[in-house]
Amino acid sequence: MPTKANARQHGTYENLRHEIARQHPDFSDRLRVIAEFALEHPTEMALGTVAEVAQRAKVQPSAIVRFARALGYGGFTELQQVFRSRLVASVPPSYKERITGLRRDGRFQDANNPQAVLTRFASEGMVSLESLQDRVRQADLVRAIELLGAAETIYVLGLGGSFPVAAHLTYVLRKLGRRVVILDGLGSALGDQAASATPADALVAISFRVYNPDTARLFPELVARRLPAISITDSLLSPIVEGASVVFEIPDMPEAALRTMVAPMCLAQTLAVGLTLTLD
Amino acid sequence: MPTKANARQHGTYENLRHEIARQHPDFSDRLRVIAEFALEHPTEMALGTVAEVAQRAKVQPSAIVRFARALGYGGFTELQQVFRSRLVASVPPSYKERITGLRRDGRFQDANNPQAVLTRFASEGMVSLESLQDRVRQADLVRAIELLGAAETIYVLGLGGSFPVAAHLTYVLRKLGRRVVILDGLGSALGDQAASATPADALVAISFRVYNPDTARLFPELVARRLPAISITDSLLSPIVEGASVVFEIPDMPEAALRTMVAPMCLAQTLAVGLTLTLD
DNA sequence: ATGGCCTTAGAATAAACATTCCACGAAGTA
DNA sequence: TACTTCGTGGAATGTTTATTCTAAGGCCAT
Repeated sequence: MPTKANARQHGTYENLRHEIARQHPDFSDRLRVIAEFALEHPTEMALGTVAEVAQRAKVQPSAIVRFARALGYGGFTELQQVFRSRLVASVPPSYKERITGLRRDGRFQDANNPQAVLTRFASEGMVSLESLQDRVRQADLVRAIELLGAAETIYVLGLGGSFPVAAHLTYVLRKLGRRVVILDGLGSALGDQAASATPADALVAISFRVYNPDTARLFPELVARRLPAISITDSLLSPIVEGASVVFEIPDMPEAALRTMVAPMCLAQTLAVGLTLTLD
Repeated sequence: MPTKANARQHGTYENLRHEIARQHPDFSDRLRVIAEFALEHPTEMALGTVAEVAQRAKVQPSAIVRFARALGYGGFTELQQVFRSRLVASVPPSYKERITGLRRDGRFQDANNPQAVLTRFASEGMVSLESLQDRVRQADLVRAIELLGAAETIYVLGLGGSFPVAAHLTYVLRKLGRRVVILDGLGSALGDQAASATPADALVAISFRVYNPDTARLFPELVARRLPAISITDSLLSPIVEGASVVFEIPDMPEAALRTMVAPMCLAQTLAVGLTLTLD
């Protein structure tokens, strides 16, 4: 009779692995076969149906269900959830683990504590920087820098919540000796500010949901005038994607409390600095 | 074009993403809703049942199936396979190792490679966020939030390189319903913009070396008029320290290639959000 | 040997599921 | 206004899927 230690906490994949390993010697023949299969093919356990898993493990479907019950689960479906959690944990890089880690530490606990808020934003910022490194492709970076390098004047378009990024990019580019026009809509002269842009120039557009209407309006006009465009946005459905020469997609973190601008800021700065380095 | 044209091969997740984005404008209402949901929640698309996905996307199950067919698949099940492939593709992340690995080996040094620049800035940003969590004292946060909460109008002063931080803070505070005046010196009217500030208001000043002369000039004037001041700066010797009610000191990293604004941005956002939380 | 007990295979069953169908309604056209 | 087309919601449908049940097989102690 296999010991049923119910003190075990269901849920985490690692716990399940150890539990399977622990009970393994006590299992019956079939159950042991399944236990080994489960540890070696966690992905198939996560995605397959009972029949598929049974076939791959060369046992009967009913044996799979018995296996799940022997581990204390109500059935295969419940067990499968644990294997699926492993998949979802690994895909959006590590932020989930990191944040749940913080949550476990207690540092995250009450949102009414200002320090907890700081910890949260800082953590989200770090994670977004981390994923930025993963997502941005070298080729896009090179292409964007080429466009900027060839431009006589660089136009920067970022309104609403994205304006700080535009301001930062403008500041750095000017410090580095570039000719830059920031399209800030001052005096409601947004269109006029960009009136003299030509295909010999370049545009950097920054926009995140909710997309600023003026940005959405001006961007297509500018690309229609054959202005090469570099877009920094959060989705391929954003209004500044179509017609852009290079698109940097920086998706929002699912559970971000409030959009953090750190990743776009960092990318903007990279473009500016990379520009001067490659021209040396 | 950001990526290669629509060579339409089913199977890979990235292709599917672009295909969805491409067809998005032509879709009907419901289909567009689903398209957006699919791009934003690929994990749920991979693991959920039709009914679950439909509920989360707030559409009918039949609409989900129609969506799959519109993309050329036989049904939801076929489409789901593609989303599942994304899950299995990303196996073991282990980021911390990878990043420290990057740092250790030479790829960090070669500054002429744009991707190296990105890696460098992102890493510096992460480090600065980490140290921000350590340095900022709970008491200072609480005090600063109290001051902001008591203020009738919040004045934000950040010029030159610090302007993006000021802009971001202003944006978030206004979104949260605060009355905010940003002292941006537009039309060289810096002094006039702050003329009506009273002790019932509050000032947030942001300045980093090299300190903007206008900031250095205006700040003492305002504190002399008994305006409570919160300073975000990099040194206790900065011109916005003396007379401030709360000082957040965020020292520059010794070898930062170029100042990264991520830590100040993060702190500013914390102040704004913390303000609303404590008032609930 | 043989009776008791546990395990197993496979069919039976019930639940969950994806998919289809149809009627309704809105938007466009003559 | 009347007619057509297309999009949509919701129930009906038929299929897939997990689970349960039962009879039979193997093992061991007596």
